[in-house]
Amino acid sequence: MRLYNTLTRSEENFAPGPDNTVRMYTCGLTVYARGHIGNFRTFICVDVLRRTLKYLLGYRVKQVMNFTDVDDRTIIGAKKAGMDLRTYTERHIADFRDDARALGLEEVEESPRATDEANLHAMADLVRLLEKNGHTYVSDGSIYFKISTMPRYGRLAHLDHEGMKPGARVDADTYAKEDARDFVLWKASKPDEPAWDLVDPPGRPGWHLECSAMALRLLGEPPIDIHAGGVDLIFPHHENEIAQSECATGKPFSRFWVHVEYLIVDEQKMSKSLGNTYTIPDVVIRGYRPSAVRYLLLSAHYRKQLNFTWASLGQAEEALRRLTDFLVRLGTVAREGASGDIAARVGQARRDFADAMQDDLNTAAALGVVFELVRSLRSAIDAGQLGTGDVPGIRQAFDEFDRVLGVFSLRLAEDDQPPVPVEEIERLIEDRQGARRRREFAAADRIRDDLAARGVLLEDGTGGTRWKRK
RNA sequence: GGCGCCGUCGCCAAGAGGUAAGGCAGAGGUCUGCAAAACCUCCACCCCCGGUUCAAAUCCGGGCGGCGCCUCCA
Repeated sequence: MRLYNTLTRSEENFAPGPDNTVRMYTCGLTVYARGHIGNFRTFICVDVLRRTLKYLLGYRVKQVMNFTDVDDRTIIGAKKAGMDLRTYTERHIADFRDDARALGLEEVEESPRATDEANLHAMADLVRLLEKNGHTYVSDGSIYFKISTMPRYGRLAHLDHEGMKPGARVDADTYAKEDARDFVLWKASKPDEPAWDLVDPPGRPGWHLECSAMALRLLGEPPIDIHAGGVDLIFPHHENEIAQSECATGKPFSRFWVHVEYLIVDEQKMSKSLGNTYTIPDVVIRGYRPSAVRYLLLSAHYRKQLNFTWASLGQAEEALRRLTDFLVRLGTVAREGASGDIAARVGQARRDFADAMQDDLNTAAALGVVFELVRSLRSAIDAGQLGTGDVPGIRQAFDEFDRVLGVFSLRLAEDDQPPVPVEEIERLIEDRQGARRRREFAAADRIRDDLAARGVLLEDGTGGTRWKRK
């Protein structure tokens, strides 16, 4: 497939190594708060990349997505909550897992935490290797990486430090560093902060260190195939990961760097200070479904900023409803027979879909292909040109689309949980049918309106009345 | 100051030299007890100005506008 590589700033052909396994690392959530939909944009896009590699291209995938469970924010949060760090972050990890499930994220092979014993040891080993190779120095009890020992530093971010504006933000503890560009590998802990004495002097891991250590420990010999995350991680995080990993191992760290653009809200960057971060529970409280969030996030290309508005989420909700209505309708096809013409249309759509996905994950175009196929097939149903013999092939195609997009089955699963008990809905449909037979339309309409007010819609078709979740 | 992205219908969004996919919303029609759903029909010379070309939304130059990064960030 064609995949954009931030390292070369161009699309390249992607294929895994000879064992046909894609080894992929994704920078996950810092678990000091519930993840917001901006975080999940990245995770959903990476999930779709993973699914494309697995299901469309037939590669095996070994993906690691970490939890950053030790940093300033988690330490402060735990202190405020009066909990120990591990217990505090545990809670946010559980929330993340709930949200991930609601959004249809596939479980990844490994989801390590930075403070897992094995990972701390891997980090300590990495620091020792860097010390041995002469890339470090100690200042004020912290161990720093010395940028000047790595001539190739800055290759990913294309940053020219000569041109840095003097007014640009600079780390508060610059004074402790020999050079403002240096970054901390192992941070001196304050007295009431967690510390590990795995390296000398004791302290806690710097943010960048954990990802290098976990990627190398869990994915094996570098280079790994893909390293992914949000665009905001290009610098400094990924640049620093490269520095640590390559100076420690002497080998390239990752062949591909994949970065997902920002989700912005009402034309502004999402941030806690602007109060415009939304979580999955926020979305549900407003009456929208997680499946619509997933759909919306896939409706634009992952390398373009996506402006989130409640209006666009509503549009996503409607679009997705149309698609899944079709899948339900397929089950009502009664005419016998099959048509070669239908099979040809389905086959063409499958090829177009696969082409779009392999073109640097063009989900927007892929969704366009699906919609065109749906309209064409529905038209055929209305015209009496589609028979039961066509249905399995159509279902197979939509299963294939959905294995990659992961959004139809998510929506259908939500539909299976109506806000009114199914037995009650069915009883009310019976009552309404009786009223209709007696031509008591006012009574019939009242039943329909009441159910609609409770979130259940009724539709009268030739095969009887069907209900669906609003 | 440096690096980079973007501007396509009321809204969302593909397309990246060959004459504008798709979705939402809207208008008219078919179907329906009425609806809903669905189908049919309609709904864009692509921010502006130059240039290259037989041909430009697509390439080049210059504007205008929006956004991101330059050590908290998905």
